Amino acid sequence: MANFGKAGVAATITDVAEQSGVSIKTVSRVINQESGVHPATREHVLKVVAALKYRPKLSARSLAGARSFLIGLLYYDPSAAFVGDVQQGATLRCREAGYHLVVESLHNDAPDLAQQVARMVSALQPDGMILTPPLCDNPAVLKALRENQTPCVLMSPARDVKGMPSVRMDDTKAAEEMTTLLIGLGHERIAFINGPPDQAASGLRYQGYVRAMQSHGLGVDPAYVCSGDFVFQSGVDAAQLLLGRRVRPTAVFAGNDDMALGVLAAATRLGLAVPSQLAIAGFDDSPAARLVWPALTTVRQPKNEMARVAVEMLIAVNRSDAPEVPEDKLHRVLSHELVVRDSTSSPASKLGSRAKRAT
Amino acid sequence: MANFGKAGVAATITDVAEQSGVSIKTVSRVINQESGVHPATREHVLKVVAALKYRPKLSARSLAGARSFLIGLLYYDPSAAFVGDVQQGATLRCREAGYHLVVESLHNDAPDLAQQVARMVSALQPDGMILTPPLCDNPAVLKALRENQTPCVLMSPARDVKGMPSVRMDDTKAAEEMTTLLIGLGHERIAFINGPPDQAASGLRYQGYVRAMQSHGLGVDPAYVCSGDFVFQSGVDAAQLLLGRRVRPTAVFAGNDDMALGVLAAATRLGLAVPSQLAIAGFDDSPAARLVWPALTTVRQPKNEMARVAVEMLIAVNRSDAPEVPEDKLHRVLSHELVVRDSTSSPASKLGSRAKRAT
DNA sequence: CTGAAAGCGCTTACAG
DNA sequence: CTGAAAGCGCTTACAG
Repeated sequence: MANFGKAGVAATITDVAEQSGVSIKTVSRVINQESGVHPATREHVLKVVAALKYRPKLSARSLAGARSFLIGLLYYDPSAAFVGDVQQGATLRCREAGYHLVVESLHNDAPDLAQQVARMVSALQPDGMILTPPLCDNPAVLKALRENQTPCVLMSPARDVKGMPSVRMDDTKAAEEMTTLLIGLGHERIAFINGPPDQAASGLRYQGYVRAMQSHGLGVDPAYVCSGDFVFQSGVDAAQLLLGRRVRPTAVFAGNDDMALGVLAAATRLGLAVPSQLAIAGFDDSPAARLVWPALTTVRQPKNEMARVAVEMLIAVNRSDAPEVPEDKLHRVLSHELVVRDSTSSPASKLGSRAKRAT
Repeated sequence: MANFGKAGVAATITDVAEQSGVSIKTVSRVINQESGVHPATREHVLKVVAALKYRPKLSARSLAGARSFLIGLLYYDPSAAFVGDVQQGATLRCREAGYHLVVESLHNDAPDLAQQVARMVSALQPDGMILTPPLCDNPAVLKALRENQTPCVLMSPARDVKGMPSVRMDDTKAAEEMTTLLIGLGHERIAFINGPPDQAASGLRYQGYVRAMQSHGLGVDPAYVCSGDFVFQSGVDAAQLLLGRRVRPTAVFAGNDDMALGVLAAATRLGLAVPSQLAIAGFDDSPAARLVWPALTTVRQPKNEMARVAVEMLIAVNRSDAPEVPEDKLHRVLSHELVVRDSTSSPASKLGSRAKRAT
């Protein structure tokens, strides 16, 4: 005899079927929201499901069917502010859809990376994978996933791969907007601190800076362009270089927040007033951006939203009626946001004109 | 006929058994490292496993057996620096043991929290759950988990629950050590910024401060004790209060890093030199602690290690031969570390004596 | 609109 | 030390 709500023993589909007086197939139809079930039957089954607190077990569904209701999130650098928001958006969207998020931290340069990925997907059989940088640009990872026929979505990949879904923001446009904002405040000597050449975002952001400077007739002075590596200390170093120039820049736009914080630290140490003597802007809206004084002006990536869209795409792919997605719908670009805080203002030399504009 | 390594089709236990000339039961024994298999047989099976790239599917193991090889991590505040490190330690330990980490972000005050948890565990059937604050102190969560008979480990709970495993550090001792460090540097007027009363860490850390002050005959001046809420702004506010006193403190020990960063911001804005005019110490070693100038002296929680231990405990519980764990072994306390950076030094008034000590 | 049968890939409980 | 049988709780493919 079946278990009708005994304490400590979870109900199964058989319990629900017996209690409802229908076959397990019909219960299955109701659970999976399939069409072609008499409304009255459906309602009745649903009542029994609630009464018995029946919850289908993922392992059984996964073993019998084509879906595991598991989505994987692969990341490399856990300290990256990026991951936190992405994960948050992903878990919430997953829960809404009855999916669960499995996370795995991998070393981008591990020699057995492909094997680790292969092992994971064949054990877990996830319905899809979300890849964050730099893993989304790692050929070994992509190959392993392809071989195991696991659908995936690339988050902010260096370049789009044909046929492979991706979600990103427009780094170049955002950097152009931030630079234009500084120009609008009256800055002309705007320095830029670039990220490492092997990260796609570096080049894209630099391009945006260049584009804005040129389109406003300011040109790019090589003396005002430094190279960094997206790490705090490189921002400090770059700032020391820049602030040691005979003619100082009045604003520094750093390729990411960590470097911008380095600039802020260096400026503070030198006794420069930020933003009046030196305006500083970053990129990422990392948690630390609001934990300093003055709070950092920066670019907010729609990480949460990007993650939700990624989950969405993966769920869609797994539906039996999934239509072919045309190439141009495969690569989503979400809109960013400039977050103007206290580290930017007009240069001291133009404070008068700024006051005028404010009134 | 079975599949001997056909492309695109994953090998099953049957494939391995046929190819090895043994029964699936024997393959199962080898996979699960059970004793009582002839060494030669084991070796041969292992070779076939490798050749066929056989990887047992979690869903099948979970459905047939008592283990799911899934461990859940429940957290509330994703921005909490806490979660990142915990997760990192947990995923790595999980991978080593062939487990996988499923993460879920929950609102601590959601009305249907218990149901959300119940739904998750009955669908996923995880072998265990790791609960981070404040969820580990939430009765609704604990009740739901108990009812579903899911083993769990509490990370830094407000108080230990009898029979329920926990992992923590000694907040009081760490705070006492940090205060003693400041006293050793020559500080006597040491202010403390407390966290919110509903968070266990607040009281524990405050106690450590009090203990150190009293044991050094300094006593606790109520004028130097502020209440905050573990958020940046409350650190700014407290600092403004403290630095407005006729006789200023020479050091501020904040109950966490975010508030310490608020103190740093306020001090910087007021033109106070840190650390010479004001020493600042925090607690947590959050990522931002090293992204400011001067870099923050703080307490490093062994989060990574705590997570590994938590996973360890959960895996142990699930082994069939799991022995009863005595109550005193159920609550692990791991050792912390004082991270002395640049935001602390002797007070300006005693710099001479400090220089003496340094030589 | 509904159901009976087979089977997913493993582990359990038992037998030898 | 090894294996045959049953079964975990679902979905699939088919029939009516």
